[in-house]
Amino acid sequence: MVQSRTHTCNELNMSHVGQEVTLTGWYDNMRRVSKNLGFLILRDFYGVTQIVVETEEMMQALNGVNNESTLSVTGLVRERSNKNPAIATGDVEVVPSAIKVLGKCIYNELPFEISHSKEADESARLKYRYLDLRNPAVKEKIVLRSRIVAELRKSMIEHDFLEITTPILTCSSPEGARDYLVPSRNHPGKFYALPQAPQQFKQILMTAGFDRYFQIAPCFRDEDARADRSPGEFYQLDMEMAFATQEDVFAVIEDVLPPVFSKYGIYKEASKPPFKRLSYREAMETYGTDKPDLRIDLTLTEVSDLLQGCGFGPFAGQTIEAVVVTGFSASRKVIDQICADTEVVSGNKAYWFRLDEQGAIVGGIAKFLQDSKDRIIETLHLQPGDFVGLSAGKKGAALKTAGVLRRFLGLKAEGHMRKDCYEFCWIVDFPMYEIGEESGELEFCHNPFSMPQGGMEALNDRDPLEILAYQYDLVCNGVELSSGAVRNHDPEIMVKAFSIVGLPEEAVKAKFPAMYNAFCYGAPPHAGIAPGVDRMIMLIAGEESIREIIPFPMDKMARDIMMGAPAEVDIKQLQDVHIKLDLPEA
RNA sequence: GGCCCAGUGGCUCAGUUGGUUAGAGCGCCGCCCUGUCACGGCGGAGGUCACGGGUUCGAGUCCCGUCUGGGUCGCCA
Repeated sequence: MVQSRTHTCNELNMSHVGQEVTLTGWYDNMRRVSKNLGFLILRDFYGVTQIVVETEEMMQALNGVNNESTLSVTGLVRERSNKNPAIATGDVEVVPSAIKVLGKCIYNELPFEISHSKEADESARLKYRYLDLRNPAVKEKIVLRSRIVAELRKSMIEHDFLEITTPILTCSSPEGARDYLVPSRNHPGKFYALPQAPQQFKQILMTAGFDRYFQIAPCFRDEDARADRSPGEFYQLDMEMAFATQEDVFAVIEDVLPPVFSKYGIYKEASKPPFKRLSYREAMETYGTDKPDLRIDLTLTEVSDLLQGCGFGPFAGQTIEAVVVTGFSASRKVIDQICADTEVVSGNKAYWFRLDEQGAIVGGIAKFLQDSKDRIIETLHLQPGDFVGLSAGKKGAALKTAGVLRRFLGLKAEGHMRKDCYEFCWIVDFPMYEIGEESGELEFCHNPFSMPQGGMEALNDRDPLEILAYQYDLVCNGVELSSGAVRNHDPEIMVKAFSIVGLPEEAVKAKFPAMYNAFCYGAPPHAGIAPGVDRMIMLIAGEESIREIIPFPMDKMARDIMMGAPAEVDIKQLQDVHIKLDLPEA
């Protein structure tokens, strides 16, 4: 039997000198200095310890043992003659009397080098995730994730929230994304769905009398991936409060999130309550997006009247938005790159000009602007050295493009962005309804669960497009962390809200029967929110890819290439659940 | 589904205007080295330049198509 370890690989120091210890861990590396002198680095979860191999016998014990095998090393702790202040155990080393191989690594070459796995091909990393995670720099993010989730949970409990789990096998919830379906064995032809969010359950919990609910909730959506959106599954810090208003929800979030961000984040500064609030409309018109990065001090100015008639073709008859950047004198190359990046992200072209040191309009589309030079300079308050980025198109597209351009300019221009903090803000007053771009008809703008501002009166008396909802988004550094709302808990108002988009009472009952019925038995007004846990961890860890902070991430196509999911199943399993395959021809 | 970028030893990359035998670092194997810590030195193995077609006297390099991966738009209320 192997002796169990007496210490971890991050523990030994001068106080242990002279003791016999047993360490276990992975064979990280061996620096062979001569035939009978070598320095073996043993690595475990906690750190590394140097084992000095200086006898023929111990050299023999390591003969033919590959890197990344697991070992048990027993020996005496000795003070080093050359200390290494860079590691915690750098004052000492272990002189082994016994080395045992616990688990062989049978390969002498790995798919990638553990210590550089972050630069390796991502498919290889995902396939050999257990090797990737041995890299301390990779493992650290998963440890961080655990700490953050623990802290969030602790804080929610301190705020008198009760953690309650809700079903994973349930009905399709009308969130709008595609569902993952699970066939039923006992009910031929019927399916469970994995929840896109615990939305209905948490609202029903409110109706059942629970006052403050939360859950680190797994959510499942069959939608395509993005750099900041893992396909398939993700987690939300889901919460809901009874007899609560928007203000109550804001107060909890403003209390719970910033301490976690400043404690674990790459930036130590996070917004203090109250967070800045912007109406949806204000955000769109000032920043060109409903998730503005407020660390950037640039804003949009509409200049349609000023530039529509300047003779530049793409401006004719369009909405034109300008982003003025004071004192920005980048090279042509940098500017071209910004415009190109903007076009890739927004799908629309960006234009520019600048005022040179003599006060002349130069560069980009300058030749179209000479006639109205004075008005342009006056309207935009331009000084020599200022740069102006422009976008044009239908109003929505022009704003969106300018919003993207604003972000790239903020990132590149000196002095227009604070890069060392977490800047939270609330986007409030979303419209209840909008005209759908494809259908051309009136639709819910965000979600049908929200309470319209003004309640029944507003629904009865006002132009639907003017009605705002108690609907809010939480944004941090340009990342949308969450949507939330004061819910519509009144069946009558709900029926009215649906009738405005042409859906009859039966449709409401059919879409969420349980919730509708529950609300007919006396529901409390309630409100909630569900910040994305993965996105928060990304921000806190300063990672660009969401896969870095997920223990076992799926690839872009929602495959787990380590486990081989999704996979074919046995014909018997299909028969059990009454499924016959009808596959597209290969 | 559209668009953009990429694909060269196990890993990360270089490869000029199309021109001899495709290079480097890391890793691996062997030898040397008694205090290394990114150890060092010498030597070696390892390549269908993603795949298919085309242009050319000649293609890693140019063109077309396919595949794979990433990003993005759609989608995600």
